[in-house]
Amino acid sequence: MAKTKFFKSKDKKIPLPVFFPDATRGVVKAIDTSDLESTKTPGILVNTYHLYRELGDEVVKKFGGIQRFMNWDGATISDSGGFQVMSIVKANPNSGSVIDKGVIFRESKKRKIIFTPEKSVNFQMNLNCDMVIALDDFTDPNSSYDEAKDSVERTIKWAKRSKDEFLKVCREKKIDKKDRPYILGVVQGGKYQDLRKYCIEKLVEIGFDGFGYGGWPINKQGNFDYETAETMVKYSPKNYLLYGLGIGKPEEIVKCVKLGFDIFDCVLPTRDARHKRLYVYNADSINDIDINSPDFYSFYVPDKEKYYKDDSSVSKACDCLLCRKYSKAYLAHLFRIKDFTALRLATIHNLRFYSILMEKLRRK
RNA sequence: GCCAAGGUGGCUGAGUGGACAAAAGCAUCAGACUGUAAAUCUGACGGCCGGAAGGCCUACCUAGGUUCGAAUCCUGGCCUUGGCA
Repeated sequence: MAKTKFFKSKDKKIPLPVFFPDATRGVVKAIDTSDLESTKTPGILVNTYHLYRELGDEVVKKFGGIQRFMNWDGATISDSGGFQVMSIVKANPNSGSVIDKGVIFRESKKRKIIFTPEKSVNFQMNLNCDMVIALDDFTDPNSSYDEAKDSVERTIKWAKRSKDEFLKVCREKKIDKKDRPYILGVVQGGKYQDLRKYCIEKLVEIGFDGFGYGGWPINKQGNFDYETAETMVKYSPKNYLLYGLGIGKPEEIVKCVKLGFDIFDCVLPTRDARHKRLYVYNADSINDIDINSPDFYSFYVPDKEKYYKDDSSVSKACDCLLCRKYSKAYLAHLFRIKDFTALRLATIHNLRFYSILMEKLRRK
């Protein structure tokens, strides 16, 4: 029986699955929200840690949340800052540390930020997004079993504190049950499937609206860890939203949707766009796209000598601003002269690629 | 015509007797990028052989010369730019 899940965003119901690009600092890099709308992107992910540092509570409160601040009509999810535990603290021990109380980000010798689960939830509630994510302790992909177990235990404790804080804020703000944002628990445990299962069970006891596939989904060989994705689906309650945090490549999203995942975010389409890698369907029209074929897309790198004079469009199976209006030659030129417009057009294109992908996945 | 400066790898441009197949930047080519410390990073970039260490060949306008050894010093030629006539 097909699931009839949707993503509730204020008064809207967005059909699943969805892909939300990352607007980490309150902007999808290189484009504004009008551009974003034009890509038919239904929502975005903003980041609690970065916005806490760089924007601050006061401004967020004044605007009543990030959505109004950005003047964005679509859905929003706020990430907890859990990823920064890995990307900043664990990648460079001088930049901070993880303790039971929370994460210490050492900004400089004089200044440090202590990020607790409570603080993360609190700030997220002020960001006023459609989904709050509990702060988690990222399992390092190279962790031993014991290290992974520690991160799972801490993730569970933090999840409980996050949930408690969430309920507390909801009570204080008198947010009606049906108007509450979703709260997502994050499942850690690395490659150890029994730890994943254990983590899920403990998080279910606490109670969430959905689970995030946390950690690094890529193994040492560079292959996607579908085994963990399957474990997530297998042990999660059926009514839970399943969110592939930071996932992923188009083919990975296709497979995860088939397994049962509903929500995705990833920097790949936007970062790749800025790094001159465009996603192009191997098809002559949007209708002809076959996402079940093994090579349904390829990469187009615009900044190549062979394209300097190419008057064709980047993709026939795309209706984005770039593909409708401009040639390969023009885009190559914009990249060569380092004009910002190149990044904008490429980002718009890649986001439309992803939104088409999700449209195709919804249809099946 | 005279005076001055100069001609270096696709381009800009260091190097002024051996550590030079020649810095650096650009361009080009290849690779990476997965809850964004990323409009970023890595590698190749005269030819041939080798997996590599390394080896061989051809190279700093051109023709000679000095020297054990020259992109670097000397002489002639060609060319470029600036100043003066």
